[in-house]
Amino acid sequence: MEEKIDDTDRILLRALQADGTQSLESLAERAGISTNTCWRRVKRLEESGLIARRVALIDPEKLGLGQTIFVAIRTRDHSAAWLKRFADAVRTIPEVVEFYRMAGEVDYLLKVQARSVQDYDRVYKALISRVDIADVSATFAMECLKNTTELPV
Amino acid sequence: MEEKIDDTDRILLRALQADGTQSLESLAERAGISTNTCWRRVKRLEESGLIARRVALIDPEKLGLGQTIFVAIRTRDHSAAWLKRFADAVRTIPEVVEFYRMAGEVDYLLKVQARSVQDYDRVYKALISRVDIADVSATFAMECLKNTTELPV
DNA sequence: TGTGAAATTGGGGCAGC
DNA sequence: GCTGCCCCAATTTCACA
Repeated sequence: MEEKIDDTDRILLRALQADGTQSLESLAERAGISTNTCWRRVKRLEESGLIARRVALIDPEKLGLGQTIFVAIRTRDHSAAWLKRFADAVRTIPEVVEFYRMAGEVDYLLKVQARSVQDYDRVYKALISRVDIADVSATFAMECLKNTTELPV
Repeated sequence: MEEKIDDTDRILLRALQADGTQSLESLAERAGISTNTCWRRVKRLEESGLIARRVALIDPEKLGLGQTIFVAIRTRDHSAAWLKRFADAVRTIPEVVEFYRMAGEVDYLLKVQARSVQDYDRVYKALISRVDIADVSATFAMECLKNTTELPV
């Protein structure tokens, strides 16, 4: 369900995904509208769900979770029941920050944030202990070159 | 560079990455400290960079960027100069939201948000027009089962 | 849409443990 | 050092024109 948004909304969205702490006043100024109109627009964007949430982003390095791992999973069982069990199990592992069902060779792709390569073993065990998987293969990131939550609007 | 954080900081971090709009008062109440102490702690977390930023998260679906693509890139050239050119070029493509140098078979992994499978072609062309790459292979996500910015603290 | 008033929040001084 | 209390200014929220 896409919403109809105009150029002013785009300005607001761009500004807010770059910095969510800006005051309504400075936002309004950027967009060339009054504070009040700005408030109403932002509220509408929030209510429509276009702005999904306002959050603080934590630096994974500084938290000691600097190791990013991509985990490719293959499965034999493709039933709906298995998928549900599997999805629920994986979703509850907090180190799994992204989780997709894929087209092609790999059935599922996970992005995991762990303390280290060794620490990933803990997450791996949590994974295979919860559900029966055919094939798991992990690839480790050596360096993060870009990681943004800003979408092109 | 990991910072030393205590249980109170953990409470604040958990709360703020779940919802960055909470007032200092409600935060303080959660953490069992005074508003002012809370303000000082949050400020410290921001200054140390542990809280990297406060942002609005936009729903990619509602923006019409619902197609997630993972792009695996192999290269022949592994020189530092080539890497710099390559990294700078890729970073400036706004549809590329994540970008890692990897260990193993694949040299680089990109996560791209596009309008559709067809629309990815536009990003692909932008990619290969900017820099010489040995091998590019894209995998398309069919379904997003989890995507969070919340790290386990 | 805009004006303006009411309520909430942020920022900081100061004293005490 | 870190914490709590209180005050003032800024901001947000919402009435009504």
